[in-house]
Amino acid sequence: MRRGAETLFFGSYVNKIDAKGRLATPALFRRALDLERVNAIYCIPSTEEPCLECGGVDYIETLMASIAELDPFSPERRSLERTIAARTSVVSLDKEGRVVLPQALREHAGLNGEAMFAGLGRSFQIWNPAAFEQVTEEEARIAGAAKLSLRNPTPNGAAS
Amino acid sequence: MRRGAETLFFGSYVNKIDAKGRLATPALFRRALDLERVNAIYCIPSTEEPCLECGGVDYIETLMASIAELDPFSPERRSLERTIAARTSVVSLDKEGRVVLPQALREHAGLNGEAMFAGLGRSFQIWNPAAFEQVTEEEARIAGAAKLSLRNPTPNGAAS
DNA sequence: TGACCGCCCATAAAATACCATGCTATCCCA
DNA sequence: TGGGATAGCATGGTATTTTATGGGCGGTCA
Repeated sequence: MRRGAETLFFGSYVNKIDAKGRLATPALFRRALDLERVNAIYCIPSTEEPCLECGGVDYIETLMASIAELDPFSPERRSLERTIAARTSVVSLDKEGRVVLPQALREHAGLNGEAMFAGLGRSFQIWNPAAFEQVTEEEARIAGAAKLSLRNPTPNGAAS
Repeated sequence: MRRGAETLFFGSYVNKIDAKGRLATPALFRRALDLERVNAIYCIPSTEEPCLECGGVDYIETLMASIAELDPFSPERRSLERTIAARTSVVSLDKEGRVVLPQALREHAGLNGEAMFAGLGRSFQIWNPAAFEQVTEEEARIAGAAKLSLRNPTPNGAAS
């Protein structure tokens, strides 16, 4: 599996949504995606926030793999499958790297003229830029505190 | 065996049932199905809910394989074989990718004018859209709690 | 005879592929 | 160092294909 830093999502970018609802994926994110394998991104409306949780094939496969470890007929597994798999949109990219987000997703994130891509490492989010701005100060405060509890990773946990 | 994310069922779609009882399978689901091998979907009326558990050949094969691992003469195996194998309908697709669900299945899921396909990863369900909507809020609550207990999959559990 | 089933074709709308433009930042060579 | 060529990228418009959905027709089985 491709697991170097070049496969991670960093930075944030604001792009326009045109009349046809098309939205360019930032070039850096496109390189982090394994588009050779599946020319699409997987978007899940966040249950906590007005944004979309997104990633490439590896992201969704990792997610589904964790669900698959649960007992086949447990209610937890059932619920997760329904709230994750059933709510996930597979959005394919055109030759220029643009996606068309389904109506439901655009509404969930409150997107109109433009959208913000925010890198989260292994995944990224899509926000209404204004809404993102709003949660940013709070976030920065929490992150500032969390940084203090970070430790160096253990050697065998490092990327291979 | 085909086992990537491109063979999984994601998203949910509502399609109409026409006067002849025909129902179009979502295009994305058709691609996830191995229709080359068997041009059909396998439908099992759920014992817990008013919906149909569906999948392609690999789905039913996996299911039968896990039953086959049980003790040959155990009552559990007997019951499972009867409730699953006997109640499974093999529904073939026409050239446009439509299926005609048997009367009994339509009644079990309470389908009339339209039907909702809900992707669950390795399988999918068919619901009356209104009924699905109803169970969704409850689901979201359970899933919210379950998500917190999700861990990164173990290395050997990861997709290859 | 009539309900049903498998097959064929038709169509409108929506999704997607294809082609074009202008901008910006970078590179290269004088 | 400066200025022109160049490559990458976001963005805009047009053409082509998919897809969901509709209906028709002959055969089959009860």
